[in-house]
Amino acid sequence: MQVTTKPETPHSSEECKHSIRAVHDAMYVLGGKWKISIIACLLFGAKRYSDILREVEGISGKMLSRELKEMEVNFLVKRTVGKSQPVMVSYELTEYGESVKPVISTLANWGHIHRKCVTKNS
Amino acid sequence: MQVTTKPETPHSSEECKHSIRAVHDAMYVLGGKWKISIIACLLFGAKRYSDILREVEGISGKMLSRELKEMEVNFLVKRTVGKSQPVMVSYELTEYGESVKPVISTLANWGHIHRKCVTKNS
DNA sequence: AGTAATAGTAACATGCAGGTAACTACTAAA
DNA sequence: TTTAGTAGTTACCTGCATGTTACTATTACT
Repeated sequence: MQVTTKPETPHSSEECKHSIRAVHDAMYVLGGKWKISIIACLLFGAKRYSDILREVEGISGKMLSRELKEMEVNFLVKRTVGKSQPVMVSYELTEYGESVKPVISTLANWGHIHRKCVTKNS
Repeated sequence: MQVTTKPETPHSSEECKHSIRAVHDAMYVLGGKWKISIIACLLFGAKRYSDILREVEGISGKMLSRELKEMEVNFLVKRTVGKSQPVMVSYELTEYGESVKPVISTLANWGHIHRKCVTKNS
């Protein structure tokens, strides 16, 4: 038996682990360097491969197609191939993908505030 | 000049990049495999090193001290050394660290729903 | 004196996330 | 027929983010 200084109800510890697990689950799907940025980008509407490539600065073609494919498997994104001309593939969020929106906007909001804090103290 | 199928106002593209930048800023501070879990854990109150080690399952001692140190530098976490007995160091979120709470809970919430979706379809 | 617990640090090892560059396949325009 | 623009894929390579293990220092208990 362990005794900690601050006994802490087993209840709160369970709650804590539960919450950590949920966060972990989310990060399992949304993790990686680019997925969240891609979703953020697609929240502004359906985009083509090259559009995303241009808007998500720094991402390489390989990573973009890789992440998109993963997100398609997870039903976050839908891929549509337009009837040729010069091919045209467009990507859009599924309804499920849209459900990530609150996560993104909370995160973006915090990031925004954080940037202000940092630049203020420099 | 590029012509895209869906012309998309430059306005929305700017907005999009702006939002991506904010998300990126946030992930710069909260990124890494463990920080979000640690914060989630500390949202339930101040904890000692070994408590966190136990509650954030899978984390190694090295990573824990490393991530905690980084978060201290970023003013997300406060470290307090108790006057000995067997030493006792406790960590708690700063007010600034608490401001991440909405992010965590939105994420946890989504993770929770996601888990339900996955287990349902299996 | 020896053991255990706390909170770490240091040295070493490694896998995989991610980058780069070259290549394909299709179409259209010059 | 050569160039350019789409949307990728493939092979190769590298570094860093982590993991593992062993070690320290302090105090308390037996």
